[in-house]
Amino acid sequence: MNRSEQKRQSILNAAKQEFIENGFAGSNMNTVCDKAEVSKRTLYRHFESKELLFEAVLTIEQQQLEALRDYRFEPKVDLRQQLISITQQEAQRLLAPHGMALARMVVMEFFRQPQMAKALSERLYHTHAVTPWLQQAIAAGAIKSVDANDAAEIYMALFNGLFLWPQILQLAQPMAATELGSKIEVVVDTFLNSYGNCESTQ
Amino acid sequence: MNRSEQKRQSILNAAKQEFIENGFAGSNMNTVCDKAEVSKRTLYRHFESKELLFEAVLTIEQQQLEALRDYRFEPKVDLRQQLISITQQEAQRLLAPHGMALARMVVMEFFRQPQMAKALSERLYHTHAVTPWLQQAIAAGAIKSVDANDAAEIYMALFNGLFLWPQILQLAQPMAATELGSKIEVVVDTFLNSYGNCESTQ
DNA sequence: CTTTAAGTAAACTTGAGAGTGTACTTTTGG
DNA sequence: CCAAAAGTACACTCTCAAGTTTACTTAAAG
Repeated sequence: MNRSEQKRQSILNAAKQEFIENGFAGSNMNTVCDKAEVSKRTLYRHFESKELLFEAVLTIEQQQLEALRDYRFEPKVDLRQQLISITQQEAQRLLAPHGMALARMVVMEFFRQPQMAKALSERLYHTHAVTPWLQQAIAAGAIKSVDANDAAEIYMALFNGLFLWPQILQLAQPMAATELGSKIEVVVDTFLNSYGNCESTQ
Repeated sequence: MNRSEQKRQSILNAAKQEFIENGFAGSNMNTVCDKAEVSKRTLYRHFESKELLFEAVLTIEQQQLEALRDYRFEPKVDLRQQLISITQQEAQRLLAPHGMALARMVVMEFFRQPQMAKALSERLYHTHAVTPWLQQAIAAGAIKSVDANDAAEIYMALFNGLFLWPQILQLAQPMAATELGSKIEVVVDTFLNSYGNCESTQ
């Protein structure tokens, strides 16, 4: 079953590109076929509908992202440094080649078909990957003893408010490296000013 | 020209309702005609296309909102109380009958036609109505002397992260009054912990 | 009272694009 | 080798909704 699998991959790649460029509604199945060098009938044998193809693309993307996010609290490392490092990684993920385009695509689908994209997108961009780290930090006494989910909500509000939304909505220019660095510090320091325990690191 | 104006209003009302319920793409011009009790030809005499009708609806909405937001810093009133009051007003605006639906509609349009909705939405939800207030508060020494726009960005990140996005994306249930109150305090306190001058109000 | 701008109803055109049917060829596993 | 599973080409159907045409009626200003 080798050729079949190749075709399937080819379709998924073409579809990903097409969806990123044009969103769900704007994407054209004929174009996907052409890009994938596959006949329409073949595409529809692998994926029964545009909807299912889209879900398949998102699912794969989600799994790839998931594998990269596993933050562990290190009691011996400076708290602020750890959170800066996490924030840097998250920011890089977002600013990576297709990171923002993908994020935009996913958010769009919320508006189109909430029930469909919901589970996927929650995991993609709304699972608070920092939550486990925060739980450990709270247990270790490095972060004030609040609910880790509440703290994560604040951290994500700051992060998304400075990195995700301005870029997704294209209200802001692509960020320069120095600007990125200073915004990361703002996010981390604003968060730690309210939730950090005793370490004034400003 | 009285009947004509009545028809126009009727069309705008029907369109607003339709757009709120179904978004731009999902809205049907025939349905708008029916709701407005107007013939299709009449609708198209008033608004040359769906696009122009949509813009007209948004423009009117924007003008109505604009009139309500004019926050002034009062040196004699407690800083935290002022910011809580502002935050309450903004939250109420968002949670008002059609506030969220409208916000969703506007955000959607960013994805469809950035250049069109950009100016409108910036003013609707991304003009930082708090910026003038912050400028005055900084001048009065109540807020640390940072750039008012930077501070506004943080405040809005917190506000939108807790109120706008979870609701728009329908990740959260509609909020209970007590929850609303405590979230308002979280926003304000997190902000003031980093930007307030000397008034520890926790 | 009549002209003209506005409104009505309903059938119609149009375009786009998702998905299918059909007749054919290629791959591949037993 | 040879069935059957997979792929190809492409013309076709179906649907949906934006916008138009047509033949007509109504409102109102000079």
